Amino acid sequence: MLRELNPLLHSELRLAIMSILISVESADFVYLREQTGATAGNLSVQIDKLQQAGYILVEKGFNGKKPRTTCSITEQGVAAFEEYVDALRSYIGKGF
Amino acid sequence: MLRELNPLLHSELRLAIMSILISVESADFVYLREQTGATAGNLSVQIDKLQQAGYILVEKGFNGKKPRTTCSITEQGVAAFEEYVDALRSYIGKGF
DNA sequence: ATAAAGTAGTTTATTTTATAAACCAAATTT
DNA sequence: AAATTTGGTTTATAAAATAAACTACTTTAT
Repeated sequence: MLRELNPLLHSELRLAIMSILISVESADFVYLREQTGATAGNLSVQIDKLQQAGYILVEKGFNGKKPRTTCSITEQGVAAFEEYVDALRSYIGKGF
Repeated sequence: MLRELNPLLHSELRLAIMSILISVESADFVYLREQTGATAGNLSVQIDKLQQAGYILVEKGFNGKKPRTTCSITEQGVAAFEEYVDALRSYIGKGF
């Protein structure tokens, strides 16, 4: 009946990050901050958790002289996201 | 782009409660506990929060000699649930 | 009749999570 | 060269979720 919701994805900010990354090849820290409206600290922490779980890939490089953190979703991340969405359906019905 | 998710509803257990109550005229505490698999303590707390918010109506009566708590969703609750579901679409709606 | 166990919850304490505030290093602007 | 901005991380605090303990009966067994 009611499926379990992956707690790592059932968080507004982490879900937002995944939602953005799933529809884009990659996105950098600044873009994610702008799109989500999150504070840098919160974003940093949540990106870390998603990376820890293997849901996203985080690459640190430079854009000229400025540091640049680029994130992209992994296969595992896509799978987890899809499963989460599927589980959600059991709560909110056929509306999707 | 990404809508805000009502934090009161963005909780697995509270969402489960609302999800059940929206499709049923009323449900008692025991039924909700069975369907959600939650502990009584957790359920009690979350029911309280939903009631506090005016999303559900809680009636305490007796079933013979046993206490019986019956819950039903309010109009306000239905509206909030629908808005939450709608907001969710902004996260999972594209490509799904 | 009474002790033990079960039911239906609530209250309180603990753990976990989310968020914000403070900080750092380098780059840019004034 | 001092102040500000950029791109973050770390640490502290607030909020939430969960579990454990407790209350107030009722039912069952002795």
